[in-house]
Amino acid sequence: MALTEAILVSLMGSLCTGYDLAKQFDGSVGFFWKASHQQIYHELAKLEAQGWISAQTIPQAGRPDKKLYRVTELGQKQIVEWIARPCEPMPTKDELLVKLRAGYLVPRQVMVEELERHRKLHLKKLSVYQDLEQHYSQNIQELPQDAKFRYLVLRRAIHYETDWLAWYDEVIQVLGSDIIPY
Amino acid sequence: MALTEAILVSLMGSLCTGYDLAKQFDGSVGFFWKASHQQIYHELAKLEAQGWISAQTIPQAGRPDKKLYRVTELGQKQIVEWIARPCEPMPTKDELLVKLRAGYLVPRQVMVEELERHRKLHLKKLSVYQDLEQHYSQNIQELPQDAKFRYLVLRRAIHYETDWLAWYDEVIQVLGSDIIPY
DNA sequence: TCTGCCATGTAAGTTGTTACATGATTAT
DNA sequence: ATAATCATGTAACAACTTACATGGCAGA
Repeated sequence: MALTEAILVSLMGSLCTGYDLAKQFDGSVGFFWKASHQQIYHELAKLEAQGWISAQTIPQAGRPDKKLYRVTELGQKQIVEWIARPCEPMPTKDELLVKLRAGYLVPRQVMVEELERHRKLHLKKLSVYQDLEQHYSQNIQELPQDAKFRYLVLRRAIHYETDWLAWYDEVIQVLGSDIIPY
Repeated sequence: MALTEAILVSLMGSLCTGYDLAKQFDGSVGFFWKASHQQIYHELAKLEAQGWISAQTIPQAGRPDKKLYRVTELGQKQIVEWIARPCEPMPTKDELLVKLRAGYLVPRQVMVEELERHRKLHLKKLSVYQDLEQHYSQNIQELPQDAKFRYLVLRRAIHYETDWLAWYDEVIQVLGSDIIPY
């Protein structure tokens, strides 16, 4: 399971709580792996039991004690081995495309409006990613190694959203210039 | 759950078995929704119990009886309502990108080789999709409605694979032209 | 002879989702 | 006042994966 590894990778070189990780998974990490806080807490407990991460408990008043996690040497060894093992491309699942496949069953306008709504959501995500991109230097080769790899992942996010937008334009144009309105 | 709808959409206007559907999900339908044969048989049983599809059993010798399914009027009504209901973009999950994020932990060559292997897999898929594209007429507006929508989904598949390839080239170039070999 | 195609499923286990639960502090 | 942030979890359910099970027939 890659949630294990996604957590380990996010935790590498930093000291954070389940709550912090949940926020990361909801933000920039979320581009390549999504997880709810329940899943994350569950996985952190398992990882600690296995000794791949260790926790330091910070007592707090009025709210649950904070648990600061870090990757152990064993955890680091496991993640390096995992990266070196080949993997297969992930299967695609897309509800909107299932709908589009049978788009002839609903009035043309219904489908086009849903496509336009999604187009706007992708546009929003793209602008978030482009803002993040600006924090990197012009010359990628000058970046520290870890930042360089984070940048390449961000480039994937930008490619992905940009490509969705190009497709939306194509589809909306085809459906819009159609004579038959249903 | 969209597996229900993916099956219904694939079954629309055709008469087929779970086995046929499994093959479709392994082929062209698989671009936008993946499902194993176990999942499909399970879902078909549920859909039949709900009355969204109906089966006609064809007795066979030496192998299990064949069950030919078709969408009922109720099923068709449900699918039309489902298409008209808005949905959210699907979350991305990508193991290779999790690995790349921590790519600085392994020798540069290991990461580049894995990227190149994946690049080839995407190239292969693209060529399959491009072959399918050739079966459609030059003028999209002349296509029957159902074929037009299938074509637009296929265009998404082509966009998707083409965009991955562009990104791979970018990434491999960045990692290849690096002075630091680790 | 062995692989692949046809055709259906069961069972066990893992992963992921949704709902529930607590409760102080800080910002609008 | 009300919502958001911080901070952790449990429990029930739904979805998905992996392994197992049967067995004939066609083609390399």
